[in-house]
Amino acid sequence: MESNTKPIAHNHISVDCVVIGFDGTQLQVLLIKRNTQELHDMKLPGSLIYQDEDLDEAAHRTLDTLAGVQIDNLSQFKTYGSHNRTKNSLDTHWLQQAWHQHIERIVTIAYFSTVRQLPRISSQFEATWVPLNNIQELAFDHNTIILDALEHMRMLAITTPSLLFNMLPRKFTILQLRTLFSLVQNRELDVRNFHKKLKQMPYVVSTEEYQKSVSHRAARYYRFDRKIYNKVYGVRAMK
Amino acid sequence: MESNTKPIAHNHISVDCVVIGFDGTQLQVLLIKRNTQELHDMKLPGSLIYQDEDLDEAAHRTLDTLAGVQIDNLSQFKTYGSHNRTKNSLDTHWLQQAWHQHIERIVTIAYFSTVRQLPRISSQFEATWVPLNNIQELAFDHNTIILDALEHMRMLAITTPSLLFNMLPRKFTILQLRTLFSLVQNRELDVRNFHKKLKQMPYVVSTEEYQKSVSHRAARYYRFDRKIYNKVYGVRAMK
DNA sequence: GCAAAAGTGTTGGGCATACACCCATGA
DNA sequence: TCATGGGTGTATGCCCAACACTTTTGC
Repeated sequence: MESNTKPIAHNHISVDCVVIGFDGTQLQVLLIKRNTQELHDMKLPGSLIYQDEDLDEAAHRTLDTLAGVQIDNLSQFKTYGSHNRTKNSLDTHWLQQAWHQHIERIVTIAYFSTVRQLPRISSQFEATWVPLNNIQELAFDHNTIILDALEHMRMLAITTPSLLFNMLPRKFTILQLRTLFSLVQNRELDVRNFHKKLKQMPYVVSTEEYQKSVSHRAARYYRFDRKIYNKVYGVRAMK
Repeated sequence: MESNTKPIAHNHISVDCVVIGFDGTQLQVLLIKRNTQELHDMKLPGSLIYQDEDLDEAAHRTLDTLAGVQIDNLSQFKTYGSHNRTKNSLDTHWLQQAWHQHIERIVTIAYFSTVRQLPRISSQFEATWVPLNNIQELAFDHNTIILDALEHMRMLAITTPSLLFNMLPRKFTILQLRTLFSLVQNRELDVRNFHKKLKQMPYVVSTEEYQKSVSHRAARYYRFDRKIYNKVYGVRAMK
């Protein structure tokens, strides 16, 4: 039986959200500016959880209140609970200011989501998009969390390709699609082989629209057909 | 900035461990008997975490103190934090008895590990091995956690095949190996194709030993060569 | 005309699948 | 002699990777 005498930890629990968007050229991540007298850096959107709030709810609330974005495909991917992840004195000081209480360890459940393109963030928020290859040192262990999230994304893209199509505009060119695949898989993709692969995706359908006013041959626009996709992948992957 | 006025949750944090072993025929999971006046069921080995204890440490401690097993490849795979996962009155009553305090929500980080064969559990513990296809209704949401763990195991076996070899005796027959693969992948495997696949695994090396006193042609014993494996898979997968 | 991206087929190798028969051993 | 599992080869289709040239458009 699990009785014991050692002090049980009454730790705080938070959620942190890694939201990734694609601007047509690069992947970008949503970050929050942390501006105090001592601090001028950034962090992932996150929050302690409230009583009687489920983890998923907390993650949604966090993104809504810190950046004004509503997300429908948030899912947790890893939990960080090392008791020295909140040992940096700048971080602990900031925590006290923000939450008006002394906070020791925080166990945080990291959430991941993608968004279509880069939703505009109202200037009332301290949130901003930052290109992935342009991220400075972040608060806590948030750099690590982002790296883990990208690895998670690679896996997710294999099992659930719709993830990637949901990051593109409704009408997209094959170059955009290939750039996105290439970024996520982190490797070069052969142009012709990519076209072949597309032909095997019945849910990528061509439109009759073409680019306009580009200084080269205009590319055809394609779209993602969710109905066909769901038939192919079954109901299990409705997102 | 993330200040707020709502009540912050001071929830409890626990770890629960899904440990899977292979007896040569079936997969089995390590469970703890829960015997009180009202309760005669089982649960996963788990514990609230102590102050200044890392999550991974807590998981190791839990298995050590509840079952006397030391594990070297424990890793978290999912966190469960719904605030009604501890709403069953039998469960809450049991929690009070075990921990001598009123405990509301518990956020639990679920850990997964495999072990070689089925380590014997000393009778001083309330722990026991239970075949996977023989599991009754467990405490809390532990049935769900086990199902998720098995799915996790399937994935892990793809990226890290050593996982499976570390579940077998040092010397094993191909039938044992195939049975294990088949259980984990949850499908039938063709005998001849399986032999072919083995030939492509340089780290499975044949010995000159054969079964004895079996009422059929004696099978050759094979062993797993970790050095060769590490050369093939690189240093990243030393487990 | 030139820069820049669009678009288009063929080939070879590797990997997974399907499938059937003889061998060795103990009871 | 029978029951039980051990052990072996071939043929097919699919997927992936490698690889180069012509087309369209704006400047």
